[in-house]
Amino acid sequence: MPIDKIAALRATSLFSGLEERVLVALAERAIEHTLRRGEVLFVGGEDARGLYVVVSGSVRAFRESLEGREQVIHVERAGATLAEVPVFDDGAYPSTAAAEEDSVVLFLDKRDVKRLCVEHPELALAALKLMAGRIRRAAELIETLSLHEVDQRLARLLLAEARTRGAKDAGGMTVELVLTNQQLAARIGTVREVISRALQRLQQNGLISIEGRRVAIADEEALASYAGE
Amino acid sequence: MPIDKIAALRATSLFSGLEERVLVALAERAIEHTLRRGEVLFVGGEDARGLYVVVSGSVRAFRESLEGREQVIHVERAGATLAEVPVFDDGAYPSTAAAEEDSVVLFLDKRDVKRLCVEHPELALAALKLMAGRIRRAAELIETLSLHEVDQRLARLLLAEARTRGAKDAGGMTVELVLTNQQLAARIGTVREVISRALQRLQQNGLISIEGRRVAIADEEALASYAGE
DNA sequence: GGCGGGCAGTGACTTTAGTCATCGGTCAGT
DNA sequence: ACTGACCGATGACTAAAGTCACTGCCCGCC
Repeated sequence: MPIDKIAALRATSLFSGLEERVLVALAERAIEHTLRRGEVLFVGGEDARGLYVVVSGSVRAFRESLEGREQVIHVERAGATLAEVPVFDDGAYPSTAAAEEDSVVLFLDKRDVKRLCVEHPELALAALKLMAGRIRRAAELIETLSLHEVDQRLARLLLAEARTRGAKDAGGMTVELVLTNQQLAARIGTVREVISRALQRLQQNGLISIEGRRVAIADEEALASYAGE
Repeated sequence: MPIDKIAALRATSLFSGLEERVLVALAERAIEHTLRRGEVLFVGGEDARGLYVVVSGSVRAFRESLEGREQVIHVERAGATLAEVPVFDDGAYPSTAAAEEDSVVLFLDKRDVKRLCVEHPELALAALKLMAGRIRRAAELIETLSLHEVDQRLARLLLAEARTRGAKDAGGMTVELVLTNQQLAARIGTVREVISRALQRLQQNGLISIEGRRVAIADEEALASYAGE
């Protein structure tokens, strides 16, 4: 089943402001890629020819150490774009990207995108806004890695997960952790075992309670304050 | 002595592409501020009304922990701009900024800058390029904080300093450290004492040699390889 | 129904980073 | 010339994070 490229582009915050006509032309030049879970989309340092739109699934951008440890920079899901940076500075891909789950993406040539930015100021502004957001989140991550301990970093991540994916009930919030400890670790800059223990400690401190992969946050305020928010 | 605002704007990568006429109009609306070393320009979270151009001196953007520890996000010197992010997403200042030395800056209202971006696509592209660079450097910092140890991080910083400010002579490179251990620590996410010891260790490992605040790098390759570059 | 792979949990240990206290030096201001 | 502030070095210690090795569980697949 071929995907609706026009609809996919319209669903992004980057391209949604373009007129139909332009969107159609762009969609015609978009190349579809299907990715299996874990498949690598591009490797950091590799020559970048364009950006990607995530149509379905999710893709993580990360850096890897020689020992194989990963640090996730950001994760993009359906409706987001990936690798805008090299479109505007003509450099290589800044990070490696791989599918977190089976995903479909569209590739757009950077020359096309750049040209459209000149012709359509509203696209340039959308791109600026998008990149501004990336810088903010990057600054957050830098702060958290540098100034907070693992338990606090994990608390922040749990809060973020609960707020986006969680359910609010009588006794607070609940989230089903879709991420493995390994994945949690790669997001907050630590390793599997430390996550396991940090989760225990948060529970012992009465900040969360865990049942299987279900995390309950009785007092959001308390957890947020512990996390230093 | 009043500064030449037009020349200051023209010296930035952001505004240098604008025609004289536009530059003059922008300069007329620019507000000059003089900062003493250590003086705070704005505080993270504070409502942002515009961006700043560094005319002379240098300004650091950083985050601070409750215990008073600092993490520098980036440092901007003459010819650079600061706080472009809130211009494009209308949010608060993402970090706190303070003068590293006595400095002069120009303030520009974000509405003016945003309007100019719409009217002058070349300015929008310059802004996109600038922000792309910020994202790259942020990703580097995230990687280094998360995946490398203090000694390696310090090695990277020393290399960067030597490459920008250092001198190349027969036996390799030499830099005079203008930064205190405290400042070095704030850049690589650690504390004063650890820097002192890390410098010793690098010297013991034969990667650098220190005399006072003068650091000599005999073998740049070796240091870079140790740093994981 | 058994097998293998991926995942979580944990004990024991090592290494790295951070803290605290102290000392000595330099330099600007009185 | 004296004083106080800032800076670097360092010893002694604590705490945090990471490593290694092993266990048990669940689930999908032959």
